[in-house]
Amino acid sequence: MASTIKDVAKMADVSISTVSRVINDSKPVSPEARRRVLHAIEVLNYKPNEVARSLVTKKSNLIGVIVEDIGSNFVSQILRGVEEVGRMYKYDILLSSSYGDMDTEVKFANLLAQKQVEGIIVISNLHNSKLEYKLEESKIPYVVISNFYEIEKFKANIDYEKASYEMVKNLIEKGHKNIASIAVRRDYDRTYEKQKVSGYDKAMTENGLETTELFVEDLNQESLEEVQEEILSEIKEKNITAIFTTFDTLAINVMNMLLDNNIKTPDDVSVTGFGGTTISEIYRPKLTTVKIPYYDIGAVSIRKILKSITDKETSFKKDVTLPAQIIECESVKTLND
Amino acid sequence: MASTIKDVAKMADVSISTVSRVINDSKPVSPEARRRVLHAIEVLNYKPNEVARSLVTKKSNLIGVIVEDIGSNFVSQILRGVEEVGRMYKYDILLSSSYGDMDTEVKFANLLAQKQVEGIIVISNLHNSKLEYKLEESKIPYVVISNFYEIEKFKANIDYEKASYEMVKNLIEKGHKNIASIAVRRDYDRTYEKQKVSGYDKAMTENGLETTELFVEDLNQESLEEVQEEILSEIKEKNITAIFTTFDTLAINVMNMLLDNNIKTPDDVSVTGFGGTTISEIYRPKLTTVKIPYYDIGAVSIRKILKSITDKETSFKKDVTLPAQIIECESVKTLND
DNA sequence: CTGTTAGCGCCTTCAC
DNA sequence: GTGAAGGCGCTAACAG
Repeated sequence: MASTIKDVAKMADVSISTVSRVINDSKPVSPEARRRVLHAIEVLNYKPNEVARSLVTKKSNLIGVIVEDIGSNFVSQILRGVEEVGRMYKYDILLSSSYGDMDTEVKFANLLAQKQVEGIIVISNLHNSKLEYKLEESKIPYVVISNFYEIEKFKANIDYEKASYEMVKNLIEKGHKNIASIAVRRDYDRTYEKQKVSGYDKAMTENGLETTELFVEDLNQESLEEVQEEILSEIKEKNITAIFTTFDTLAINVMNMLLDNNIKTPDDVSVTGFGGTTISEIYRPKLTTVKIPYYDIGAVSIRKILKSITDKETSFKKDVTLPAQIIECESVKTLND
Repeated sequence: MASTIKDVAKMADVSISTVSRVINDSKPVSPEARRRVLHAIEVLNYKPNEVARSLVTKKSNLIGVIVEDIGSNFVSQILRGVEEVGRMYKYDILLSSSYGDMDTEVKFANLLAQKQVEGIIVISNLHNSKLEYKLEESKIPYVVISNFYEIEKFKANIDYEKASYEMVKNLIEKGHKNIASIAVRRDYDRTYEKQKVSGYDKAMTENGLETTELFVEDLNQESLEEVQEEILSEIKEKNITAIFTTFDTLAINVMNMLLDNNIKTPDDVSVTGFGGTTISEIYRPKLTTVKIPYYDIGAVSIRKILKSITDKETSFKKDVTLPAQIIECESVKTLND
């Protein structure tokens, strides 16, 4: 059994109050008593029990995180930010992964509340209204990070339209005229996809260029295969020289598909991604992409929560727009016509 | 303020013991009393405070996980296993990331102990003996998952030598004769690298083939660049047709390097990886690799810990050898000579 | 079946 | 500067 404050008190021949005082440095203690206490702590290898402490102070120093899947790269990048900043303020991360199940998410929210977490961060694209309701009801400060802009009460994200606009403008400046976009159709109107395509549109029309908006139903490979023929024929017909895609993985899948059809990137067709996830750096050709500052999104989110905890006013919402960076790599060719 | 067991008791007009009994279903309660309690719980939206519960039961239902970096793919795969199995037994994950700092790891071990975690899983290649000492001293069941076989008190891993042997045999059966291996030199003698190369050796000598053992100092790209010339000249001189590498990322880097030197995979040289991480599926050509069952490693590790918790006997160690699977993909060519 | 009592380990008044 | 006492929210004997 680990030693308790009582053991220390006994050994140092003082009361437990005094021990508590030296541990927390809360009130003056005579040098002599402090010395004895410190010595006893050392000898007994005493470590205050955080559970007991939490019970009385009502501070768990825990932030609950509910993710859809720990596995995805961007999630771990966000987690990094959350973890590192949380750590700075002595907060620990209680992690739970829902694997895409809404009821599980709600269950976790309850569980986390019971564990007395002081804040909750949700990283999920499930658009779970029941979860939101629960969270709202629980009075625990929370932040949702997703692809759905409407679900994000507090927004710590980039300006998707602007970033897309810049990216497409960049392509145009490199001499591309016939540029297609490929976005995800699923929940298009409620996700940032809309903004991305809107940025593409803006850049194209602003330069008097014709838009070619293509869509895949979902982000997986099968969805791409479904529209493969359409994409290929559009490329031929309109003599497309560059494709603006709305996700890194989509870009990679597109490049793979093109390659399977003997169309090389960037020699034949340039391709851009969106996200700046690890894969964009490893794949060859290295992907020209928009780097979303996931770490910062996580960092800002937990900062917001910590602020809510100290200020006790969840209501005050002040969105944060993070800067996005365009990473120019090998997947885009400069046309010299 | 959230309602407590007292509030429920008052409202249901019973003692708190009775409330506790219905919550925990620990002892018989009259239907009438139960009904009233349940009703009060419903109305007050009462949720038992897990912190208070932990304090008295001495069960935190927490497993601490210390990782070197949440970001890496294999870590999240292991985490999946840990999380999902832990969840089945009502355990939550307390996550902390050390970002490669040994002292931080030790600090975390202390912190987790104070938070009364019932077990600790370390996923790190730091080979931190101070941490091990701390862990051993803490009497908390723990498991270390790393590339160092000597550090893994309890081993839940694949048979690296066998897997490598199979992979190289596979190459030989496909007609390759001049096969080189590229492994990581750093800490070679203490890591599984040794077993991997040993498996390669065995398969080669068994078939009367000459071995070509090449090394990079570390897993990063720079280390590869340092020995780039050596590798290239070996390929030419010995007419190497296949390369057995000991990590997926190493394989990818090698393929990229070869490509930069106009050597195509698999047409000119076949390349195999090791790990079966996500990247192996996304990269083109898709990587032929050894799939390490990371999820299972995580699952088995936490099972081991849970067992130690219930059985109270950490001493009994029984290693688990997981099956590895060879994933045959596009990066290997069958020679028809 | 049910209420009373005694803690779990710690912090925090409140007197001295 | 220090100790005694009360209590955080809950569980677990122990009587009844």
